[in-house]
Amino acid sequence: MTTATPARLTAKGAATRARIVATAADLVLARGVGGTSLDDVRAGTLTSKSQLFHYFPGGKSELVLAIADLQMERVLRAQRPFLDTLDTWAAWDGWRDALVAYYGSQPHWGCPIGTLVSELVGTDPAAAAEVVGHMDRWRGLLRDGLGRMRESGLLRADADPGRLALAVFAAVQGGLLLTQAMRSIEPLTAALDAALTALRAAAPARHPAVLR
Amino acid sequence: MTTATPARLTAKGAATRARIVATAADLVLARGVGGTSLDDVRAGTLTSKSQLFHYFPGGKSELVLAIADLQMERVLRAQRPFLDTLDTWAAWDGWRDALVAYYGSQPHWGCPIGTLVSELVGTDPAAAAEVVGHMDRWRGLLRDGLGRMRESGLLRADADPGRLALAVFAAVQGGLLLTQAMRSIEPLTAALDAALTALRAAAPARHPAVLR
DNA sequence: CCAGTATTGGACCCTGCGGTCCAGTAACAG
DNA sequence: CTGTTACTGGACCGCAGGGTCCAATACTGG
Repeated sequence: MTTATPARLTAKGAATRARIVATAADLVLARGVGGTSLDDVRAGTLTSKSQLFHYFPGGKSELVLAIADLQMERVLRAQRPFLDTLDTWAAWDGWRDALVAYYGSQPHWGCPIGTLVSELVGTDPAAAAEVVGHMDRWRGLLRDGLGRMRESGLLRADADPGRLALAVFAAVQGGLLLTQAMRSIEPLTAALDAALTALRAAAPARHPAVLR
Repeated sequence: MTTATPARLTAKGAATRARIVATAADLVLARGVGGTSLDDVRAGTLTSKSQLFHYFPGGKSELVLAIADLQMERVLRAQRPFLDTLDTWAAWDGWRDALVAYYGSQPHWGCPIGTLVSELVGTDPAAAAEVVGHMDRWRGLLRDGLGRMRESGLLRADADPGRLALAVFAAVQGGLLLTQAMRSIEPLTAALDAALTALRAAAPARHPAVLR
């Protein structure tokens, strides 16, 4: 549903399309959807208006959706391989570091995914719903890891993986929001460390050694 | 700097101005800055274009700033009296409940303050900076409470109030972001509970009783 | 009552921007 | 070689929306 552009694409066309999405992503991620005009995109990609609508017949909405897809792919990739195997505390630590390393290396501070959704909610609810779906996928991976940890005894039986994942995910999003606002990576690291501390508090007592 | 409207206001004028801000706040908080036109505000307040610019010579920017001021005042008020006396665990619990109660009772899900800043960052950096200043004030109150708790021994001497406050604040903002996206209060409660769990992990060991 | 100022209403302007159209060019299939 | 389809350039359109102006009306202080 996200790539229903023209029926057939030649190699050249695909390249142009990719170039548009990549450049547009940089612009939108830095300046927001409302702060980026199609003319900006046109200028940044050395293309013409007709090409934009050739590759994205749905107009700006479709382009924004493609950007969201791309960005989500990037973010998930940056968290691998840890993201799929959050079964141990070591994996969570690695995941934390990967996330910090990724966002610390980004030119534009902050998390355009969370930012994007908050902007779209009041503007383009359909697109917002799609992006929320992506975020649910992300959050689901955290929850799955926590579920497996409960199975294996690394979390207490009364721990609620869904709720814990929600809290960790909120910490990530909030940390990124503040990272963007304050132009510093520290909010993200502080939020992540606190979230992981909270996770460890859901580990069984009597076995502090297992926390490392 | 935030209320440099006309020099003198009659009672009637002040009332009109207040009505404009209040109604505009509802619109902007629900639909975002970009999703709210001055014409929407005009229609919603039964006023005219000239009145908008009479009371907010700076145009939309100034209006948005006034809205941010109002909303920040509301949010801070909802957290009192706990917010100023976060010296005990009981106060933190009360604070948490007050926050949940406030946002749970709002018609529009989510936290327009964090949302606002993320939208403004790419559109109106000056306004964004002002709102960030407000958020710093808020965060500062959390930090101050934690500082006093460290003084009084409720937190370990090696705890970092600034960093902990940052983490809690990030949890609040992230929880609210997800609350808006998912149309549920649960992300906020989960994030807050985890944040408070992390705080308690910074309490001195050997005295678990003091946690209650 | 009178000047002066605050408060309104609403017509108007103009830029920016999303979106359309068409005509010209390149590339592929047969 | 030729028809067809993808690709590209750019002029153009319509309108939404921020912002200006002016003239009419209320209100205030003296």
